[in-house]
Amino acid sequence: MSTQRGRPKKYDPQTALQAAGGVFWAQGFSGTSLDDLSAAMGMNRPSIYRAFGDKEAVYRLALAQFTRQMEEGFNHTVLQETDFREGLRRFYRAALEVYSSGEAALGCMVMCTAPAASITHLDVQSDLLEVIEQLDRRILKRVELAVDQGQLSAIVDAKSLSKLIQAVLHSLAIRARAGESKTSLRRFADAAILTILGKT
Amino acid sequence: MSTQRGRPKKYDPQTALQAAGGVFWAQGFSGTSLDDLSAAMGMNRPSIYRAFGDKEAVYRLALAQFTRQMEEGFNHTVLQETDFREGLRRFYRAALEVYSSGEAALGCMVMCTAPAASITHLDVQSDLLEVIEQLDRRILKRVELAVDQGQLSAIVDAKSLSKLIQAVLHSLAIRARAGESKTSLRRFADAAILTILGKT
DNA sequence: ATGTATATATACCATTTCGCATATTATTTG
DNA sequence: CAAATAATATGCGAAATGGTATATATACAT
Repeated sequence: MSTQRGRPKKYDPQTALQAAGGVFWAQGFSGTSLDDLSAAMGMNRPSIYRAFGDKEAVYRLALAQFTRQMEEGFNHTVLQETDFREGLRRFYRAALEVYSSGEAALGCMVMCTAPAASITHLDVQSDLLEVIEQLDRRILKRVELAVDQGQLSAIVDAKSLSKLIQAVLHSLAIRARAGESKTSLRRFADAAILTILGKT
Repeated sequence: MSTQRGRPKKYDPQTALQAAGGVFWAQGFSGTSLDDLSAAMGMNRPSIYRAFGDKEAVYRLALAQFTRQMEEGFNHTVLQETDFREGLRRFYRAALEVYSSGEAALGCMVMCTAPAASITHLDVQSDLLEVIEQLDRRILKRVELAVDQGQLSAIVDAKSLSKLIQAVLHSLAIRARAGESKTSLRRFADAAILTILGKT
């Protein structure tokens, strides 16, 4: 409750993390130096250390922030739309806007940078797995609802179907980062929905 | 034609590259130092430089070698099997053996390490895109053959279907690296084929 | 054997990198 | 106003990094 003591922070934690995330997103974990972070965050190294911990801690916090934003996108599309197909279509579109925005298309921060670091930094691997499984669970829930509502017919296996839906996202992420055009990716996403969920 | 002059190489280029690839595969491009390479390849840095060029050149050569091996796997499964579904199933299995072999599952060297480096090293981005598009083309060819032979019915769009087939591979690669079990991934792969290509 | 070609081995260099120890500044509390 | 608190700023230092210059070793050709 006490009003803040001592010298006031010059930075906003959220914005600083966002800036750090931007660098990590483009350069990956080990491709990014503390100096890079310092410049982007507008904080000098000791301040970063005090505020967030070491390089790996900053990276993981930035990952979490990115994930949170993507989850919001999921809520605003898949979960809000009554028709599952249409909600999914909007979700893929929204993801593509993130993946292919700005100058260079960076793809998904998690899928395109975390795997490279995940073998030598096991905490990052845990984060990566958790993100994937969490999304599996959330998609599955919505798939099961769609089945109950008769929106999906004759499903092989709801769990595998959910993973397949996420697989498209993985591919969009990588392909965006590889340089495929947004229009090409949109076409792919739309067609994938048709093939996966049937044409009805 | 002349027999080799000068001091003979102590290393075999193929094996040396394979060793380099192993390190890059686990640690990624920027996570790997020249000293790491030197130790793994059994060559000191100047020799590496003379033989293959700088760090990026070594990485790209290792990528190419890895890609070649995966392409052979594709030939021995998808292309050799008369039934497309069965060939695809065998291909996914073979890929999983690569992705999840050894102590730690490393996933696909291309999909799990190249994206991280692709923004700052544009040649790597080109390699990545080329690998993806090349596989798209090869799958597409086989899909079209299957359609001609009546093995596939009522396809939305052969190109998108091919991309979807590769999407499953991308996801397997990432999920393996994230730590998902081989059996879980096998189950997913099998179910994905059913969903994508129909149950007939 | 001698010179030429090719490879390896040693040592070095400039820079970067991470992390921290030590000031210094700003704000609140007593 | 002084003490306490909490942040920023400066600068140091050991190690790692990418790359190269120089020296040495090993083979073939004549």
